[in-house]
Amino acid sequence: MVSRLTQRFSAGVARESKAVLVGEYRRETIESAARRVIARRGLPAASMQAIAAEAGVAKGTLYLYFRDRDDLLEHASGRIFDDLLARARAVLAEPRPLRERLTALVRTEIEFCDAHRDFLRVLLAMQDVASDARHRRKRRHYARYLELLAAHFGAAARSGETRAFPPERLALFFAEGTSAILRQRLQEPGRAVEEDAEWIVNLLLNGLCPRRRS
Amino acid sequence: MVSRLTQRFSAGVARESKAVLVGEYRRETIESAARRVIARRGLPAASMQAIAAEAGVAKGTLYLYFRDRDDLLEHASGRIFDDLLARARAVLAEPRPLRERLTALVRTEIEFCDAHRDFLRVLLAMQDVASDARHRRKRRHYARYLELLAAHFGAAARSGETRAFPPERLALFFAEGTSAILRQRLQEPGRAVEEDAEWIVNLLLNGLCPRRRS
Amino acid sequence: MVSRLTQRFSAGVARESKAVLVGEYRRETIESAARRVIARRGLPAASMQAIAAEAGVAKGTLYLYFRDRDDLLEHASGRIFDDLLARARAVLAEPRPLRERLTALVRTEIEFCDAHRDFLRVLLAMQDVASDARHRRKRRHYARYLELLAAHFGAAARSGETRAFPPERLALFFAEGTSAILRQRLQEPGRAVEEDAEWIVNLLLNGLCPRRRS
Amino acid sequence: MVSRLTQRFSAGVARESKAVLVGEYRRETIESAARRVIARRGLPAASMQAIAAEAGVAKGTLYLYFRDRDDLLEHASGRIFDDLLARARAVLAEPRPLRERLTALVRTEIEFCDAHRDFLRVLLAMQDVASDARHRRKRRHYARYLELLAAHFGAAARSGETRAFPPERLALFFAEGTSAILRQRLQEPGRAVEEDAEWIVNLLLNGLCPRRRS
DNA sequence: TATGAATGAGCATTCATTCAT
DNA sequence: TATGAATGAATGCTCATTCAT
Repeated sequence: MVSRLTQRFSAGVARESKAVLVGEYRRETIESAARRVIARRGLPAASMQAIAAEAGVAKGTLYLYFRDRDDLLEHASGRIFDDLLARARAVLAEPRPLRERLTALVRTEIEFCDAHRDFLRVLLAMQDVASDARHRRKRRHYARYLELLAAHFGAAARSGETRAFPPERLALFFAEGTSAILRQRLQEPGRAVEEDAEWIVNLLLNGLCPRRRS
Repeated sequence: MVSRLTQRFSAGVARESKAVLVGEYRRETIESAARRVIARRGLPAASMQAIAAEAGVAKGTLYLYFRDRDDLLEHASGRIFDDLLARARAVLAEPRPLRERLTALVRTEIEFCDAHRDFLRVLLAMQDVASDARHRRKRRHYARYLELLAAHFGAAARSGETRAFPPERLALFFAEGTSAILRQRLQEPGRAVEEDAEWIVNLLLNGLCPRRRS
Repeated sequence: MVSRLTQRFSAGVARESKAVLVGEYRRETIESAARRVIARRGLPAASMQAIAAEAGVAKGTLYLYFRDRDDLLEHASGRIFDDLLARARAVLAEPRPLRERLTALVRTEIEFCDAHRDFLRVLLAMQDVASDARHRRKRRHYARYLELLAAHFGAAARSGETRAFPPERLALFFAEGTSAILRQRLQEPGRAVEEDAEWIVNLLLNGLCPRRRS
Repeated sequence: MVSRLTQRFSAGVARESKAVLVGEYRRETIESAARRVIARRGLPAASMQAIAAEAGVAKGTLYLYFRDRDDLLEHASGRIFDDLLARARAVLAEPRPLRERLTALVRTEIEFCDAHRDFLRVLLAMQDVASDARHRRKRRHYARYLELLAAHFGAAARSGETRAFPPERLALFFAEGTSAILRQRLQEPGRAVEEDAEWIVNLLLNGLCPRRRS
């Protein structure tokens, strides 16, 4: 009896976790299909039909894994954003001088976006609807990234590493400026990573003006 | 007889110019309604129906003043963009030190955008990078603004006023960073113009790092 | 006093009849414009706007002379149809053998339609909506033409000139068959009138079969 | 195991062919609804909305079975036309005297059209000669029918069965004349088939004139 | 769980008609 | 009388979403 129960239980667990895994896999498949479609045809043309076809499932199936189109699109960008956020956090946490940390950050961003060109387009496409009240949710991911940057800049200023600037605004300015450059890179593939990373950080740290004496 | 003819002529001219004026006024009304709708709901949700309702006219009326949706949306952003471009050009042409010119530029932008909150959102929405060839036109306005900036930065570098950076990228970085700050201001009205204009230019010219000795 | 009254009266009459004439002229202008537009672009594309433009008047003016689009289009075809009907009546009334009368009739039709190619297209276009219950009126003109033919065929049969066939049906068969040939002529301009007129009447009178002996 | 596989396979096939059948049925339903609407209100008034309502389905459903309005309307007439064309071809191919072949042809047409009253009106509506290039397709079906007739008349003349007339024109004359009679029958249901078939062929073969001596 | 046929609200656009001038 | 700006119902078509299977 025991063994039977155990068997059943184990089987149940195994089946359940297998189901969960399969479910996870399906979600992933669909999200990635959505990203490819958005990247290829733009957000407005990313119809549920097109995503379903790209994912190789039926239209109705999408609704088994996502509440609605918004939900699907948010997850399609959100998951990959989480990844970027984790990397940024790791890079900024390293005990190195600010210049090196920032350079590493920009380099990480650039490499990440070069690797996930799709993703960048998704992000871009997302800005479209950002001001729509119904889609405010979508900003969450980006907001978390900005908070990370702001905290970092705030700490750097307090520690005397940098002069004081309003940290949230500085973070925003930096993030958007950099993001624009990343977007630009989409148009001209093959550009060296270092080149962009260096001048951005150089500009940010030392500014346009030539140093008077040093 | 003469007076009669004159009267008639004048009346004709007056009537015609009145009609033109009314037409201009309607266009303006509709464009501004379009900007409000775009600002509130985002570009994709800016349907002709919604714009007509916002403008207080019938749907069909929109087509008396604009060829189609694209035409309307482009004019909704274009007209006001031309204005901003003209101001920017004027400010940058003044024979003053770079710092003052840039500060004036940012101040102009800020004031302009504070005055046309809608516009800023339109701007944002317009950055839509759908690879869709039909909408390439939309980028024209912004591109012209970037060219102006790039030319200015290039000249400043050649004249030794600043260190050398890739001018187009620098222009993009600066424009997008600033634009983000402007957008931010939408959320917190009543913030002083000077404050933002100053730290942005200060950051741009001198960077984050404290001056070693000077 | 008398003279004054007379003057006024005369003036009134003159003015009124002038007004009527001007009105008639306007109607004619508009109808003919409508025919040109229909001929050029087809019935569905014959918008009130297009007709007004072709006639050189404002859209609203059309409604001063015609109740609505249907009314205008009916008159546009009706008036010219009346003309054809009168000619047909005259030709058939002549005291000549049936063969000559029919040949003359077909020749008249052909010449008329060659001269008013526009008209033929109008007629054609009109058939489009003929079965629509709301437009039954439009058939009136054609019906009168068919009645004329049927009466003629009936009389010819009674007088022994021809064998007996159901006259209304015969009229219809003949009219539609001929009309189709007329339509065909639109596609190949320059074809001789006599050629078609002759074989049609020959076919009608003697049929396909070779005469046994005569 | 075998039986299971077989069962599954059969079930799969059955399901698929059932789906195809249901699809065919829907197409048929929609096409027939379209014919009824065209018959009742005319081609221009046959809106997708009206057809959907008549078919008892939603507007969008129409687009699951037909590419667009043109496609639907063409199929609505085309399919049934193909059927008529096949019958006509069969009748004319039989080795019988011309008179019998033609009588059979007219009888076939009459019976067919009595059975598909809607169709006749569709036919009528389809003659729409809008010079619009997009609709040239619509004439294809009718043109094929005319070609069949013309070929037949040409052969009959060459073999000496009939006198010589321009075959294409003769075909057109005959087809349109007959079609008009068929149309007429719509107004007076219950009329005997033979009656019409006979006088038409009689007229066509022997003409109006009484035989001089025979 | 997966399907995809069906739905119907929504979109951009056109155009017959009205009416203040 | 003549105008033409304004209207809004109607059109062809799309697509997110539902639901019977």
